[in-house]
Amino acid sequence: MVANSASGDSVVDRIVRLIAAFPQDVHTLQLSELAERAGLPLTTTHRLVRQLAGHGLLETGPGGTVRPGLRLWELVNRTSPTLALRQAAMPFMEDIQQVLNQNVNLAVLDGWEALFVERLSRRGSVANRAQVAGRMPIHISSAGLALMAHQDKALQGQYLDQFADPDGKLTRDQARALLAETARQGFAQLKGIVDPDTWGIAVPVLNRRQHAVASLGVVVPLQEMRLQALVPALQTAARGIARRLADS
Amino acid sequence: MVANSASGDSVVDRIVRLIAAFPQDVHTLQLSELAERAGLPLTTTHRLVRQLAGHGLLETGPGGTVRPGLRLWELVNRTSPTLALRQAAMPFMEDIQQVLNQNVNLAVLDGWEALFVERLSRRGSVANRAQVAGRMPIHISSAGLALMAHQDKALQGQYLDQFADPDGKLTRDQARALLAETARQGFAQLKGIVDPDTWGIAVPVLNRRQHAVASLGVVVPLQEMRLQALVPALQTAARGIARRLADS
DNA sequence: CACCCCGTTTCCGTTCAATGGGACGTTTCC
DNA sequence: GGAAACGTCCCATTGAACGGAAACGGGGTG
Repeated sequence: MVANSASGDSVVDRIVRLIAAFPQDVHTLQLSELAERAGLPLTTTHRLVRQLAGHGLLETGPGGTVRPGLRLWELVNRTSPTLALRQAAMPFMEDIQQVLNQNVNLAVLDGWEALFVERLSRRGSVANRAQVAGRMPIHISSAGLALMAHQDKALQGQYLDQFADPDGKLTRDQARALLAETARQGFAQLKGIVDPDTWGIAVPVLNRRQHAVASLGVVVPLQEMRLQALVPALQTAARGIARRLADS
Repeated sequence: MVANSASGDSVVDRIVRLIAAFPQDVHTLQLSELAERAGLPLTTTHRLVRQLAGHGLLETGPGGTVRPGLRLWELVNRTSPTLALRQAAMPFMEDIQQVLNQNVNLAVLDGWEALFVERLSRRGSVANRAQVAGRMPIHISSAGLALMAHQDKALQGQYLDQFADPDGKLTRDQARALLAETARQGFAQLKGIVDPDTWGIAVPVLNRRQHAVASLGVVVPLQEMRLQALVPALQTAARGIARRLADS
């Protein structure tokens, strides 16, 4: 009846809602469930899914099951802005991981969160909350701190202005102090914040203008003893990554 | 004038054309160039880009520059069908890479091509044509052969029926024989085909029904001497990956 | 400085592709 | 065997998408 888009959203909006409706851990969704999650009428969902599946962006299985398609992954990953970063960082991340035998992660800043681009984890290493393509708020991740501490003053100002303590744990002034301390030291550390038994340490990957384009971090157990050597190792690797980025 | 879609393609088609228009190596495109590549009128391109940028799927810079957005990468990579595979395979790939100090790659079958999901390369290792999110035809990649040699007979039949020699190098019967040989041996090898100086070797990652869900491969120089040990090492790793996939 | 050129952005009347309620076929569960 | 849930198809309605035209802006040239 209501012709084009009763609810005032465009086709683009709907498509985005559709692919965003997939939760991170689930690989397959029922059509009706997808419709509900995306907040779209079943019929509309059905039509859009069929169209998207025609391009391989989604794949449909028997019984109305839907899952993200390989072609979508391909299209996005071959042109992604993170690809060059990942390529440059990978060898260094592996080196770090070999030496420490613990989790290594690579993140970029997006909005007021750290977006994790890559993670190397090892059997036997401590738990790591950072998932690939996962996010963490700036102030409860060492990656986030390392990233924000090396940004424009203007951006930091905007961030602190809108800063609202999620659990009331941190006041705005404490947040500001934490950033300043991180910038002064040249690395970020969070002891037992993300996870009570782990210690997160991250350093910025700086560009020519000394702004962080990424962060390189590790998650180690609280009793890790090699802290003195750890930060220099990370910083060396971060400089290596920066150099490779500048070359390309 | 011509209202909705003069050329008979839907909005979905256009969006796909838009994100597919980005070449793999270029990160930023001019709006007009994007329009031309996508085969869309400039005005339409502009409107769609603005909408997509509103969701963060694309990002616009000053002067009408457009690049893929972080949010797109995030959405796709957190739900991608390859994520579980990648997570399961990564540790084994690193092991192989450490031991051989050469390129390691992971691929899946999509259509009549091998789609490379992950690649670990090392400074000093030989050239490797396989890019992450890149494709290679089945018969000129060891990964492709390993994948197709362990599929349903029906699928293999369809593949061989439509098989057309790209350069006339390979007849259909030769292609069939190559697949059979690969299946018999349990691994695929191509000597100097992809690149005159390199040797590609790949083994299938098999599921419970003995079908290949992925392939694990290496690219080594022609003079590599450890071939005897190489295939068993790959096969062991492939079994390890299969076990981890089955567990989750 | 005035001019031009080329790409981006906005405007707006036309129109057809997108829409979604309804109905039907199929499977699953009680 | 009946009912509930789900996927699929149909189709009249209509406003969102379309794109030509024109305005805007900025960078280079005579």
